[in-house]
Amino acid sequence: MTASPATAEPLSLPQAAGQSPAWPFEEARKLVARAERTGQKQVLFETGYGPSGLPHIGTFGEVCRTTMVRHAFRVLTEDRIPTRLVAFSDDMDGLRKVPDNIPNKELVAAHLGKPLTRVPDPFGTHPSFGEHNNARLRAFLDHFGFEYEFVSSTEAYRSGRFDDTLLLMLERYDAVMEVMLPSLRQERAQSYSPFLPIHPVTGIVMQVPVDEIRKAAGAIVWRDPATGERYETPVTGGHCKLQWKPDWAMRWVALGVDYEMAGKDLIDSVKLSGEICRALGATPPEGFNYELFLDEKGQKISKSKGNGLTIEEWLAYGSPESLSLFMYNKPREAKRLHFDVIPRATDDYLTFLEKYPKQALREQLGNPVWHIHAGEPPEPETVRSADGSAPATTISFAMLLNLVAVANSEDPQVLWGFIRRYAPGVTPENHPKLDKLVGYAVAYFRDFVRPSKVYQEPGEAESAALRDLAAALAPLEGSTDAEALQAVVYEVGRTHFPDLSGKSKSPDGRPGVLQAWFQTLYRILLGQERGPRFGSFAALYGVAETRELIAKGLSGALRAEHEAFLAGRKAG
RNA sequence: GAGCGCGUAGCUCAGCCGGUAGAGCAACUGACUUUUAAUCAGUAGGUCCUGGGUUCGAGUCCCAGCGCGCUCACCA
Repeated sequence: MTASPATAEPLSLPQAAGQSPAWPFEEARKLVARAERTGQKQVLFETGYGPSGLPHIGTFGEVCRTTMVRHAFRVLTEDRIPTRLVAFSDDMDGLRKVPDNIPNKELVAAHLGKPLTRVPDPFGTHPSFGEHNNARLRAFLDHFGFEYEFVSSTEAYRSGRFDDTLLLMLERYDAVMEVMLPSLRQERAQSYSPFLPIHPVTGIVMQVPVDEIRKAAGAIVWRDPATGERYETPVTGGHCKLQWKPDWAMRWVALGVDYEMAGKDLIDSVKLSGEICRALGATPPEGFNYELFLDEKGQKISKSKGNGLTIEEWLAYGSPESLSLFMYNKPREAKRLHFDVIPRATDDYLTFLEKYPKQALREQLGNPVWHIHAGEPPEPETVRSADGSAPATTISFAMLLNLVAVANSEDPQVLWGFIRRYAPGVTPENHPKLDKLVGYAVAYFRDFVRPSKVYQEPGEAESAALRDLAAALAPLEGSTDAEALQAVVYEVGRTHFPDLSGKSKSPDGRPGVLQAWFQTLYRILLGQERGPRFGSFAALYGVAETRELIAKGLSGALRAEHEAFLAGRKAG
C-alpha cells in the first residue's frame, strides 16, 4: 500500500473505498461482509473456462472484472485477508463436437465423447487437446499480466482433491436429485444422473442412468447401453465426472470458492448450483450476473457463430487498456462489442487518464483507470500545440484517425510528419504510447477506411492538368516547402480550372481556382472526396513520390491496385 | 412461460448518495486558409417512454403500464 498523499485528505483510502459507488467496490463489500460473517482466513475468487475452444473475449472480460473486484477487496481490507484467483479449466468435459477452427478434424472426431484431456491434440504440440487449450489460456492470461492460479479439472479429479466432496455428494444423492429433477423435462429426468462414469473400456464420459447407489463402497452401478454390461464405478479418483451444475457446486465446495461471476445466460445454473451447494452444507459464492456482449445486430456473441470480436481483432485497433475500460463499463448492461466501439473506448480511456491526477481521492476511486491499473494509473502522455499557448493535451485517437485519412498513408512516418507539424518536438521515442496509437490508427485506416475508397478514372481535361502538375513539380523534387509546392498546385489549377466567377482570387488579383481542381486531385489520386491541403501533403509525402502517384493515377495503376487490394481482402 | 436489460438532443450515449438536463459525432456560424481537410471559437437542438406515488424538490427512488431487445427452458 502506498502512503496517502501529502495533501490533507478527509478520508483514508480504505474509508473512501468503503463508500465508493464504483461497482468493484460494491462487489468487494459483499465479500468483506461474508468474511466478517464466517471469520475465514482467506478469500478465493474463481473464473471458469471451457477448453473446447480457444480463449475468447468473454474469458478476458471475466478475468479482468474479477481481478478488479479482487483488487478492490484488497484495498478495502488493506490486505489483511489474503486472496487467490483460480482460473479453472473444465478440461475433463466430454468432447461433444469437433470444432470448426482446428486442423486434423478426423483425428479428433475419432475421440468424441472422451474427456478433452484424453482427446489427441490436433495441433500436435501437447499430449491432448485439453492441455493444448489450457496452454493457450495460460499464455493468454500471462500476456495480460493477470495474477492467477491455474487449476485443471482433470488433475483435480484424478489427484483425489475432489474425493471428499464427491463422497459427500453421493451421501446426499437424494437431496441433489431433489434440486435437479424439477428443472428437467420428464424425459430427461428419468435418465438424469449427476454422476457421469468414465467408461472403463472406451474412455467415454457416459451419460447413463444410475441403477444403484453404493454409499458404503463410494460407487455407482450403471449399465452400458451398447453391450448391456453392468459396471460398478467409484465416484472418486477421476473415475466419474459430474454433470455441469453439480460439478460447479462441487467445485465451489471442494475449493472453497467465495466469488464467481457469470453471464446472464447462466442465471438458472447459478441458482441451481447454489442450491446443490447448500444441500452439501456449504454457502454458495458471492457474485453477480453480467450482461452478454452483442454483435452489431444485437445478437449474442458466440464462438460457434463466429460473430462479434475476437481479442486479437480488438488489439489490432486498440490497446489492452481500452479493452479493459470496455469491460469495466457497466457490466450489467448489454453492450455491442463491435469494431466501431474501439475508437470511443480508446478516447474515453485517454480522457479518464488525463483527468485522474486532478481528481480528489473519492473521484479517483470512481475513475475507471484506477481499476484498470490496480490503483496506480500511469502519467498521461501530453503534447503542446505549435504555438505553445494552449495547455498540454493528449492527442485523441479520433484526431489520429482523421490524420491518417488525410495523410492517405499507411506509413507511420508520414503520420508522424503531420503530428510534428501540430506539436513540434513530439517523437515516437518520447511518446511511445502515442506511437502505439498511431499504429492502431493506421490499422483502422487500412481495414475500415481504405476499403471504402473509390478511385476515379481521369477524363481528358483532368489528365492534361495532372500531366502539367507532374511536370511543374519536377524541378522541386526534394523540396519540403509546403507553401512553394502549394503555389505550383495553384498555378496549374489556374490554367486548367480557372474560377472566372470572381468569387475567389489570387493575392495579386488574378482569377482563383475552382474547387473542382482539388476534387479532381482527391478523387483520382487519393480515392476520396476530401483530402489534405495538397502542398502540405506533397511536402510530407515527398515530391518524387507525389509525381509517382500522379503517374499511377493517370495510367490507371491506382485503380488496379485498389481493386487487387479489395479482391485480396475478400479472398483472405 | 421465466429471468435480465434498455427507453434522455437528428445519431451514439454520459448523468455518481435525489438539488437549475450533459458529451461526442452530425448540423449551422465564424476564425485560419486564394480550395479542402485538420485545428480553434461559438450557435442551435430535449414532454428525460406513459401514468401514479414518496419528497420542499424526481431523468435519478417506489408501484403499475407500454414499447424494444436479449437470455434460459437440449448441452456446457
